[in-house]
Amino acid sequence: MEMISNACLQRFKAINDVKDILSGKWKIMIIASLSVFGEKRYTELQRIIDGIGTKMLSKELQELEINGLIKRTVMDTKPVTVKYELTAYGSTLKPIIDEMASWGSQHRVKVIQEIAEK
Amino acid sequence: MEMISNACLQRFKAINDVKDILSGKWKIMIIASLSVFGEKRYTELQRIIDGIGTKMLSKELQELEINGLIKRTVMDTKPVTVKYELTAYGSTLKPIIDEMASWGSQHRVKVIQEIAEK
DNA sequence: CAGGATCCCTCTAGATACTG
DNA sequence: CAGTATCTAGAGGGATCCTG
Repeated sequence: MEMISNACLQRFKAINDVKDILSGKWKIMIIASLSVFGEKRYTELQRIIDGIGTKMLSKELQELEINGLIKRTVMDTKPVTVKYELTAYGSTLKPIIDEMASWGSQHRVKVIQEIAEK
Repeated sequence: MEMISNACLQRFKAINDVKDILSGKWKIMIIASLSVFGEKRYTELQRIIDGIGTKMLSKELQELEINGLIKRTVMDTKPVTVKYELTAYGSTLKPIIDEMASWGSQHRVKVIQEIAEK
């Protein structure tokens, strides 16, 4: 039986927490969008995030709100408008998003180079 | 029509690349495990990663190998043993994993505190 | 405008059994 | 030991229509 240290198990659990909180097809994009654009309304998000439908947008926004990552504000307008923004806590995800953006862009460069070499 | 800068679109694509490469229920755990333990054999990984079955372990290992993140080596033993390890390229994912582990463990502290306050 | 409700379908992942 | 093959359930997600 392999001995796995408690610190290691905690680390794995922590990583899985992040995975669960950012689960779903669109959550990372929603956070990345709000991170770049600041507060946005529902329809604006739908326009920014290419391909997302109303059902998924609503669902994932709600899940993010439940986890305290975004704040939903109903504006006093007619008709009603709703704005979404990252909470301070949601903003703490930026380092993760930034690392992903950084790695991903370098990866794109690498893939393009490999294709070019053929 | 909302104008989204090209840099922003590239950023979004890069983030989605990472999401796709790390897609699936177990990939992050596999990488995190190999990152902590170094090279490991198939059965060892299955023991370390709680709950994973042979089908998913094989499948996700293959996908990681295709993307150049891990290296698979068949050892000259009887019966055959196979070791897996991160490639140098796979190791470049560590900053992302580390950020996730860091955020996740702080998140766990926060959640526990919130429960305690009730 | 900002969603909710419904229907439908694909794809993921688990269980189990088997093999070189 | 290190997988493959097969079957299956169910979640995740899309399209469409509807509403305060």
